[in-house]
Amino acid sequence: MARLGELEHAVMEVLWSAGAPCTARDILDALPDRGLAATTVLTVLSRLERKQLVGRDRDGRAHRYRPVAGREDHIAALMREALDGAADRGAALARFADQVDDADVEALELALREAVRRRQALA
Amino acid sequence: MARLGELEHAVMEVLWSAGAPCTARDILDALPDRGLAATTVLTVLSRLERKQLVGRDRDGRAHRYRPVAGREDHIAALMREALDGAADRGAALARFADQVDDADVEALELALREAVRRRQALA
DNA sequence: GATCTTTTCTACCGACTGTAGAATCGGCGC
DNA sequence: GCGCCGATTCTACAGTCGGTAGAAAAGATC
Repeated sequence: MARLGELEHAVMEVLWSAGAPCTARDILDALPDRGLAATTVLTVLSRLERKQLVGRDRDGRAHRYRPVAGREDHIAALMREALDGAADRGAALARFADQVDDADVEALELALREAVRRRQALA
Repeated sequence: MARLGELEHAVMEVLWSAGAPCTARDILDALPDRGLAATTVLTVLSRLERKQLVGRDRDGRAHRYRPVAGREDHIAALMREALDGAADRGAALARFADQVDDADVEALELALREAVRRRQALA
C-alpha cells in the first residue's frame, strides 16, 4: 500500500472529515495555517488520485474530490498490511492484544462478536 | 515510527530469524542473492541502529547486531500506530475484524482472552 | 609491524514529497 | 462571441530517504 506524506495525510483528513466531495478550493480553505498555494493542493490531489486514494468528478469548471475508502477502512487495511508481515500471526495478535488499552480490548471484543455474527448470517 | 525500506526489512528479517546476535558478515552471507557489498550491509545496519530498531555489542574486531524488539512486537506496534490514526477506534477495529479471515478472528479471540486474563492477574 | 577484516565516513543516484510558477482550459456574465 | 477569472495541467526544483558502495581508518592476529 502506498505511503502517505504529511501533507498528503492532511488532505486525506480533510476529505474524510468533510463527509462530502470537496473541491481543491475547499481543501485549501480547510488548511489555512499552511499558507499553501492552490496549485500545491492540486498537485497533492493528483498524487493521491494516482495512488488511488481519492477519486474525482467534474463539477462545472472544477472537480470534486472524494476519498475512495473511508478513514477507518484505510486504517483497517494498514493494520492488515502490518499483520501480513508476521511469520506467526497468532503471536503478533497476542502482542497487539497486550499492547492496546482496556477500552480497545472491549471494542475489539465487541467488533469480533459482531464480525462473527455477520459471518454466520452469511453462511 | 520509522518506515523501513526493502533492504532494511530484509536485514531485520535476517536478524529476527537468526535468534542470536549476528555480525554484518553473517547478514551478508544470509543474503547471497543480492550480491551486496559488505559496506552496504554496514550502512543499512547503522541506519537501523539510528532508527533504534537494532542494537549492537562489540565482539572482537566486529560487532554483533540484534533486533531491539521481536518481529511480532514490531508488527503489533505498527498495528497500534495505524489504529492511532483513527478518529473512531471502535469503527476501525470493527472494519479490521471484518477484513481478516476466520483463522485470524479465532486467533484474536484467543489473544484477547489471554490478554484479559493477564490483566486480571495483575490487578 | 604487515595483513586482513571490520568499521566509519562520504558520496551518488533514483524515488518520493512539499512546494509552487507558467501555461492552459473552460464556464459565466455581458 | 468574447473576455475574465478561477481551476487545472505541466513542469520544475529542493529536501529527504533508501540502496549502493568506494576510500580511508581502526583494530586484532601473527
